[in-house]
Amino acid sequence: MTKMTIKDVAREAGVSTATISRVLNNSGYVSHDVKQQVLAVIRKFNYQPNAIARSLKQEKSRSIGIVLPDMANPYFMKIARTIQHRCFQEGYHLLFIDTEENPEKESEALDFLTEKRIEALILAGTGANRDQIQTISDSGIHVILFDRRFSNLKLDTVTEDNFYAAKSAVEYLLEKKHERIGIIHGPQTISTARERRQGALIGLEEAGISLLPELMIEGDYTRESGIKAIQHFSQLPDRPTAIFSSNNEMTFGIYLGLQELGIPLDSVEVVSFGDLEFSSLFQHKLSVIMQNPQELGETIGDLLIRRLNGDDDAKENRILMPRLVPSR
Amino acid sequence: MTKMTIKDVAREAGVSTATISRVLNNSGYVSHDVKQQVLAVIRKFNYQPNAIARSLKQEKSRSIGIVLPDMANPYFMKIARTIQHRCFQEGYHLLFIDTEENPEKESEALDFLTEKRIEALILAGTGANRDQIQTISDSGIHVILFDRRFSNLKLDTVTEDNFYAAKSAVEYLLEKKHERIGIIHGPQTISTARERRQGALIGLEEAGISLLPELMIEGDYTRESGIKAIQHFSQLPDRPTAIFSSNNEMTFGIYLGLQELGIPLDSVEVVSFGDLEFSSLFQHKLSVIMQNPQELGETIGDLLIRRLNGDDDAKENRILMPRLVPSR
DNA sequence: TATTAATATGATAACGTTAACATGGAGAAA
DNA sequence: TTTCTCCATGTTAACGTTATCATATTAATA
Repeated sequence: MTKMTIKDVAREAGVSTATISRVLNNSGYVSHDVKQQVLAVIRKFNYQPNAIARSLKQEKSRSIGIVLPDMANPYFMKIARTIQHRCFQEGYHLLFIDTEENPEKESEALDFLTEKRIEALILAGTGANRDQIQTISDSGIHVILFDRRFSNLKLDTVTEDNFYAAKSAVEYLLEKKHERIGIIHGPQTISTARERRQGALIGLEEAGISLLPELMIEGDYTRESGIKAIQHFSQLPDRPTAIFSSNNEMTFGIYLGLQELGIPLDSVEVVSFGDLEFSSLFQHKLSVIMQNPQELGETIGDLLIRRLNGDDDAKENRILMPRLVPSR
Repeated sequence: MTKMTIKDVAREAGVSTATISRVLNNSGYVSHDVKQQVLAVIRKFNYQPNAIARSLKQEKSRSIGIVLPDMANPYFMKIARTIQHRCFQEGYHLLFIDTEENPEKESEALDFLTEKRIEALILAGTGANRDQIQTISDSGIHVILFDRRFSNLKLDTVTEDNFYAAKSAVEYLLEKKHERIGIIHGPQTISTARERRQGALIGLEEAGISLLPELMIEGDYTRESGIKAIQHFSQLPDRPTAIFSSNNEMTFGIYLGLQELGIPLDSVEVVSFGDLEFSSLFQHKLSVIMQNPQELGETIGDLLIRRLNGDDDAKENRILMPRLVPSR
């Protein structure tokens, strides 16, 4: 059952395709009677204009690419959801691609999307493909980086202040008289992970505490790396009494590791980036740095729509502030 | 900086657009030399064919709509992620729409997507818009319902066995000698919620236990409704010793409610549908019915690709089996 | 040698819209 | 009456591809 076209509607209504188009787009002049007649035909045959043809003619795809490292990560998806609502409202649709943190896949994804002639690209990148992304921006596609950014790249970015939040986290632990603070940070290819690590280090430094190498471990944002970190810490002659963890999956790993080792979960005080969905049910001393995906999404949405509507002002660099929620 | 077209490439390479097209699609005959020459020009100018024009000409959008009630729900997104990987691999892209469980928004979304000429629709529906969905299927768009289904609709569906899982959950509690079992189920417009409720009831019935009305409460899959349910149960002269909860958010609410009321979390045994991300850290008696989003996604992906490749066999009805993970 | 088949290319007409231009009538202003 | 707008419509050429058809060259076969 092949779809009806504007020509079929025109024939049925006894007018030209131009008139149908005018009715569809509320443009130009159409007499009341003809308009009603056309609308009747459209309803009768349930005609739907072909958005692809329209896109081709208008040279506007009304589509937006969104590329992120993990589509099942609630943090990213809360951001994406907010953006999606906004875009749908404005008549745009989103093409999602999950890169699984894989730079090659990301690069392929970008090619794929530019072939689809996306009008904007919203990206939480792997950290690679710098040039490709700059080229996309130069070619006139609006690019908004979120969560993660590139230094020295003239692009709109919307991020959270990872440095400051991490620094505060460490200061919070210091205030609580912890002196041996373990740090488990993320892959240093990712800008957020770098900033968090840096914030934690500066926090210690400003307090006059020199970091011991054995107290700092690099993980890869997975549970397993959290488990490994805690195994390492537990073997030290002088264990840390507190841990700063750069992401929630690793924090989960920390607790799993403690459980495995038979160490009480509240024997160590933890501050972690990222919401742990059900953490308020935990019995132990966990503070979290609550990020704000909703606000991030709204900020991106606003900026995006502005750009799509032709705002050509200087690139913007929005930085939102996460907040620390202390353990009860 | 406007994009290069196939004509520009043809001019640069000194051949016709037809030849460029043949090179791009590896179709027809092209001599080795000309092919190399064309590829050189393509690389030199970084030419990318316009997928919109191609879609129009071929009458194939290569796009697939996916509509679900909550884009931040990890269950749905694990399914969606798996589908996305598969689609990307096959050269299709996904248009996501989040309906927020709102039937009108769903209906709009469906119109929006059919205008975009999606080749397939993957839907976890609100339960409304029956006719519209059937019409879409009749018009030749492949429709796959997942998680939730319609009865008496000839459509492909991929779901989990909610009835059986709920029944087993209740049987599990009965085995543990619970006799007063509270039930908190979801909105009865949603097929899964109906099936879960029904399964629980039959479980009780087969054990010869007559359900007391005050032990059954309808929630709306939110935390708040879990809290309300526990407030209600706690006021009963004879409190339930166990609870069957139809979804994880409500289960979370149950525990929040207990906490608020100062009742120990392990004073009641709970079986809940849906993974609670960090539940293995809980100290209390919670069993979960683990669903299998990954497998669901793969099943949908396979079916989808088969349909897109022209498999026109009878509609299928795949039902996967969740498994009960007892509390430790 | 003549015929056929395989290879290599080009010209062109779609695909379904919409924007630009053209046309014509009705009423208002000169 | 003539001229000028405002309406209301139609005609047509794009938008960037690809599929079909036509044509030309070369190689293989009879």
